[in-house]
Amino acid sequence: MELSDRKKKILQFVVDDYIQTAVPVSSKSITERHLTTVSSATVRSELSTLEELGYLVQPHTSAGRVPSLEAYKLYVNELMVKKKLTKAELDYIEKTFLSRSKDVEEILRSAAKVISELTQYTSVAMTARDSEEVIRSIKIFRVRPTDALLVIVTDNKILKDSVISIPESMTDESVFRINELLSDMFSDKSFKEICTMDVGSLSKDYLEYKSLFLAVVNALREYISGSGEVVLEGENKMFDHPEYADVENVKNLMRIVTSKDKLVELMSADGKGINLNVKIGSDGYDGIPEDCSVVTATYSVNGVQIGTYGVIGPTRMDYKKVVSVLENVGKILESIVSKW
Amino acid sequence: MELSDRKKKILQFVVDDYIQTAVPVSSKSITERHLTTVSSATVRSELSTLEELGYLVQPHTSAGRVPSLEAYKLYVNELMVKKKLTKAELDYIEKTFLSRSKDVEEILRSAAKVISELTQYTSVAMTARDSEEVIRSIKIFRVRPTDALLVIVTDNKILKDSVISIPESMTDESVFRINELLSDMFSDKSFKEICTMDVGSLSKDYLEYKSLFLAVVNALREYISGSGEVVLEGENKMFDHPEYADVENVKNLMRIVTSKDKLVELMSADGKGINLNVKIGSDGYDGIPEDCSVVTATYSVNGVQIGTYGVIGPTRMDYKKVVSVLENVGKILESIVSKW
DNA sequence: GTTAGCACTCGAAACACTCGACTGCTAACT
DNA sequence: AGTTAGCAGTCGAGTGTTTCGAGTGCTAAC
Repeated sequence: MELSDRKKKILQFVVDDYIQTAVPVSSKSITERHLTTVSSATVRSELSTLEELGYLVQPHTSAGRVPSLEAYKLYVNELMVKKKLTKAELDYIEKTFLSRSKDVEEILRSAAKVISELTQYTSVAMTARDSEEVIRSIKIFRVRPTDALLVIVTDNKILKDSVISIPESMTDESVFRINELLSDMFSDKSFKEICTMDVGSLSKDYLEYKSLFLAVVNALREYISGSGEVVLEGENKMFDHPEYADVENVKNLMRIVTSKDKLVELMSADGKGINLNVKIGSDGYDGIPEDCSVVTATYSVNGVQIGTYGVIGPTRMDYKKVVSVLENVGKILESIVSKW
Repeated sequence: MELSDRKKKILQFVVDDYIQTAVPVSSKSITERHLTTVSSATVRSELSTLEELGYLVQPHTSAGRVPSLEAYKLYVNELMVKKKLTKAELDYIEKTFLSRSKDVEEILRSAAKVISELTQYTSVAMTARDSEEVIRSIKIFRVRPTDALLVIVTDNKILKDSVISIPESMTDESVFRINELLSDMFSDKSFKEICTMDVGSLSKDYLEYKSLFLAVVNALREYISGSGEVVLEGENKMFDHPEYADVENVKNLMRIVTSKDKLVELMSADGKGINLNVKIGSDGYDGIPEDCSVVTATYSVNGVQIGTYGVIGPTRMDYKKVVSVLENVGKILESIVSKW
């Protein structure tokens, strides 16, 4: 059933006001603030039908109305008018990303910072581990007689976190030879392909260094099965919202926010390009409080996911603001990445 | 003034009980639980002199006694009887560290995990950045035509987080030559020496690659001026202690715990070997809540600080347990490090 | 369809009261 | 001297009562 224009307007007012004040919205306040042309009694009857339709909820008989999850969804999809960011805010974004850095992680860290600062919510940013990503260069560098650093370069990243043991007796020529073999074997292949590779059946050339190759493949597998870097910013912003005046709620949210796995699950989303995703009231995610929303944006280039960033907070979230900020951050990211 | 033996005993009982129950301790409960030989009236008069001496505080007239900061200090230094860890707990420590890893960071992460798990407090572990540390090997590895990875090996760590831009035109021979020069210049020098080095006056040999050398020195300086890796574990353990039933307190503690700088300041401590340090009631640290204690252990080998680990929590902390856990973790670390 | 008017509901805040867990004091006892 | 039983006094936590006002829903008139 389609709502009348006036009902939509009124619903929008309720959601707007409630987001702003965190207090149940009364018919009177609507006529005072927004709909000065009609009386509160009229609004009252509209409110009561909106309640019947499931968009509003009354905490108790003599209280104003509070939006239901349905209302928030409708609000995000149709009702809200996006707020343009102010000049100062745009400048702030620009400035933070200006410190040109090639490191994807550094950029995500900045994104998390900016988002949390501008929205006043806890923000999360994470690098994706896309198994489609293609290895451009792979090499080991001997850093100590018995250890080598495995460095993998893809289009977007430089991975350099695996230290592999090598025999002390190995000569530098052997290392050089191994690097040739590694290139032959792995260059221009995606992580996915490599993971499904059968390392058992190495050709004769490789056999000599079998254990080393196994170590490399294991490092790759470990990397792809892991879940990227996760950056949290503004954890304590949480406390400034009245829904978290109760420790129990803080506890619940913290439980999620401090668990990397939970976060990754929550932030996961599909889609290409800049892709906004709003999960209101946890939308059936397990172990996540009902009164909790997550808004994420996923950023991908050439079909490869670079990362995801977003905010996590109460259902009564300033979606207007959050969406605007995420969109603007997305634009900046696009312009940065396009320069690569 | 020296306290009588009985006063000490009674004070110990009060602190013990209060730590356990978080409820002001009454004279009656002491006679029931510990001092069955005397009457509550006797204990009462002792309590009241202990209060006069500043060791105990009464929240209100008709309440039991609560230890003062002074009492906690005395308790930690003289009164408490360290609790031996159970077999299960020792096994747990052993098991966690068993996954032999050469990476200092990985070890600190394990330490934080173990400590938080066993003490039920929020734990912190951080790697130190000791400017006395000596560079054993320093090299750049070309990972892309225009980028090189700077890898520095010290006795304890492999640093590999700086990517340095190089001219695309640079030949591999030049890179080789640069590595020779880097070795000549920086090997077996400490970070401190390098920071005070005057890069302006490079000898003729180096002049050709001046900008590159500057980049390297900057990377080193940036590293040493930064403040190590900080690992937090068990942030939500906080909520299980009754002092954090009030959001305001949680807020305060979180503000510290989420700020790397504040943490580093708090955890800082001097001393050699395994060095335990107990800060009760913040001991005058700025911006840190009165009712907050920090117990840290610093671990150094050959005069070089490896890192610091500890717990942060309410003044009413189970010091017995915490100290035992930190000591045991220290022992394990010692045995690991001694194998290097 | 709108509106004024009115009865009704219910939570929040203020207040009074009880209960019991403490203490401190005193006078007697060892 | 130190210890103890007994008792009056204090104060917070918990409970019940009352008031107040911000809301609503309903109805009859416009």
